[in-house]
Amino acid sequence: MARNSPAPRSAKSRAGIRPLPGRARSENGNAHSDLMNGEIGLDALAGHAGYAVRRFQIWVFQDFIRTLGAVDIRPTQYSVMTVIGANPGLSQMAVAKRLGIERARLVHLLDSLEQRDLVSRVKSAADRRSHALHLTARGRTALAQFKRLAAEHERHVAEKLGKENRKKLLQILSDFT
Amino acid sequence: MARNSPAPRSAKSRAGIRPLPGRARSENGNAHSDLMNGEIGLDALAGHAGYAVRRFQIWVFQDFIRTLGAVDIRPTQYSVMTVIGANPGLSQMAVAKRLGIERARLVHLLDSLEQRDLVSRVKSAADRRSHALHLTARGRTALAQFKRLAAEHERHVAEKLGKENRKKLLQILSDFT
DNA sequence: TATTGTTATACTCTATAACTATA
DNA sequence: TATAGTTATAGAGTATAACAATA
Repeated sequence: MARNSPAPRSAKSRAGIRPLPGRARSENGNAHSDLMNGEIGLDALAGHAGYAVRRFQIWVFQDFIRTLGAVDIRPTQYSVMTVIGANPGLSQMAVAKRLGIERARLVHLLDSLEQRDLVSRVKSAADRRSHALHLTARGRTALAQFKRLAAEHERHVAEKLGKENRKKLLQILSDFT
Repeated sequence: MARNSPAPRSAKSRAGIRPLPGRARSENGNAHSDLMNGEIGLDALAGHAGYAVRRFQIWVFQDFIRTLGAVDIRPTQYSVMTVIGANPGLSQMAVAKRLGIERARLVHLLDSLEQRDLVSRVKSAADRRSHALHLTARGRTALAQFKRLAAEHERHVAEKLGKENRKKLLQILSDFT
């Protein structure tokens, strides 16, 4: 892809990815075109969990994409492979429902994973409408590597939030997984 | 709460918005096409803050869209109007940077808000390249209503997470706003 | 030369609808 | 009839590039 940092991985070389604004603005000396005082208030937005969560999620996904850029795997692809790896033989509907992905979209996700020989669709004998999903041999090897990189990404999250905060966050959101 | 608590008001009978799966599966008795035991493990996904955050963010945004459905305002539109309302005269670049929105995308967002007579672009005298953004009179009135509905949405979030958890979440993510 | 707003393109993601082949 | 997988479409949202007016 070249776009999203083939990067030496750690580095955080922010390839094409914009750093979060707001905080960053105070680093350079310009405040003329913004406001006289240089700070733009969020008003009611500051009290909305959804706003903070959206901004955080963008940061996390960008770090994930960057950290797994060398293997060209995005968060959704990783989640699909992980669930199939842990539950071989699942149908597409089962995976879609479990991960909250539209079944129509899962079709394309699987097309691309299948083309890369990471996942295979096996005609189910029991119900010939459905496909049993499995990782290929190559997929299993690849997933192991993806998991190592994803663990590295997770360390970035822990660095950013603090170990205890990350733990607390996972606990607070445990109902949504 | 009936799953996603669309709440009494707004009607907005979940217009097409799927309830979160996963938890829901155990309510109906079918587990044949999933797995024998009926539970699909997340494996490594369970340890990723990004996964939980993504699922949560989807829930929050769906509730926001539902709760403000009667006034047809989406989260990004609300964030733009709120920031302009609290900082009248900002340029498009300033708003885009503050909220992490691409300036190219903000153009279209403002087009639609301007067509609805909620926001106006005023040629800046100081720098004639830029526009000073303001709410219209109608926009100010409307924003007050949007804020009341958004506060109601935020109460849904508090119900879902628990008051203390919501507070802790906002605190943990305060760096990202 | 650099920046603001704009237009355009492309790709991801979400939300639907409809089709097919099975059940 | 209903369901699993598929195809198609439309609208957000993200990421870029390029252009005109202005600095």
